[in-house]
Amino acid sequence: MMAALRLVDERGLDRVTVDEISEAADVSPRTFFNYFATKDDALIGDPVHDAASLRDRLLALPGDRPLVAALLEALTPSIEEIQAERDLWLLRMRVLKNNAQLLPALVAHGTQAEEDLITAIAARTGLSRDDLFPQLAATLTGAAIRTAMMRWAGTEGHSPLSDFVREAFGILATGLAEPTPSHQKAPR
Amino acid sequence: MMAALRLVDERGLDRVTVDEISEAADVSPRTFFNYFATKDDALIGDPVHDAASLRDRLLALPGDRPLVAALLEALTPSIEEIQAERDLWLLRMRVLKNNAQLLPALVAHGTQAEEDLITAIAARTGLSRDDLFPQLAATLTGAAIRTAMMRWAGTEGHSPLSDFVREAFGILATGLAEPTPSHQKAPR
DNA sequence: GCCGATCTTGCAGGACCTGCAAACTTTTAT
DNA sequence: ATAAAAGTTTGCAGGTCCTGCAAGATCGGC
Repeated sequence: MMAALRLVDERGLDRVTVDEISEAADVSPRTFFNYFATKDDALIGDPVHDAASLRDRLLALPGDRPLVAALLEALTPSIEEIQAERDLWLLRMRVLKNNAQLLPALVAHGTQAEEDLITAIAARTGLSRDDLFPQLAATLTGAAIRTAMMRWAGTEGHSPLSDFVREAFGILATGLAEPTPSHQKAPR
Repeated sequence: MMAALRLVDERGLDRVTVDEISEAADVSPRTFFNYFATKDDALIGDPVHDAASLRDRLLALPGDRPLVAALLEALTPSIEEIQAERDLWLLRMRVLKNNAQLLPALVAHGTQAEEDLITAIAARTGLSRDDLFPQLAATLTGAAIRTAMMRWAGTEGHSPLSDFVREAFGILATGLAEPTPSHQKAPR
């Protein structure tokens, strides 16, 4: 809800009530809660749509591709979608950064998406859903994306989001090896 | 607050009110909120204490040790502390698993700890706090720990938590390379 | 026993969120 | 065109969470 984002951006999360948001959006407060389960949800958007399609895309890719490469490729459409709504997302990220109380809600939504990811990764790797690897991989992927988006937003979207995601996945792929300050990848 | 955990374990988070918890703990509801900022906080505990000391321990370790090894070593006391209060933590994790609504709150607290971690990792690696690596490394570390604890709790604490953490950090160190089902490390 | 500091409590009240049923709008069928 | 059906929006009542404030209780030292 655009109205909500703008209000909260201006005044901060706890200086804005649901009543005010509703009024700005020309609906009753009761209708607000028909659309959003919580006040926070109005600011975070709807990642569920992304979650399912991400899973499908990942499963559609040839199985011999390295996992990280496959993840990156499966993510591309979602990333482009975000890039296409750049201003909305920059606003959203700014609101998130300025209202740390929202972070939990953001993670909650991400967790939903990660559940699907676990299944997909398990299928790809032939491991069980209960194994460590799929669970950890999904969690780390989510964490990497979140970090990338935070950094992207920090630059006001000057360079494309995909660059940040690619960089993060690079580290993810090679492991937390110590980078040199000029951080070339995996000198060997 | 032990009373809170037990009640919520029995009935579920939204079948227990703050009033009931307060009564079980023999304090007034108002006093409850003097101790815990929110109802959720009473269930999650106080990770802040851990956060600062983790940072200190990490900085005290010799700088030439690989990052992941250093992290693991710095974490050991915290892990032992959890292991020592095994029953409390297993109860807590069970409550978390059965009340997914709490997961966000858990992560929020972790985020606080991760802030400190970013600084420590940046100092260790000689990178800036604003670089990708420290931010990502801290986030991934948090995610790995959380995943390890979830899995540990899933086994009813049968094997020690440190095993799970070590395993997760192993993957973290070598990167998300595809493991074989018997997951030897990085066959090359 | 008195005094200051800390801890606990009650009260009033705002904000979030829900279930329910009434009003309204839109679509479909006749 | 009318009526029925289906879907949306709304108001209302009410429960719960959480906060600020000021009054009371408790505890320590002197």
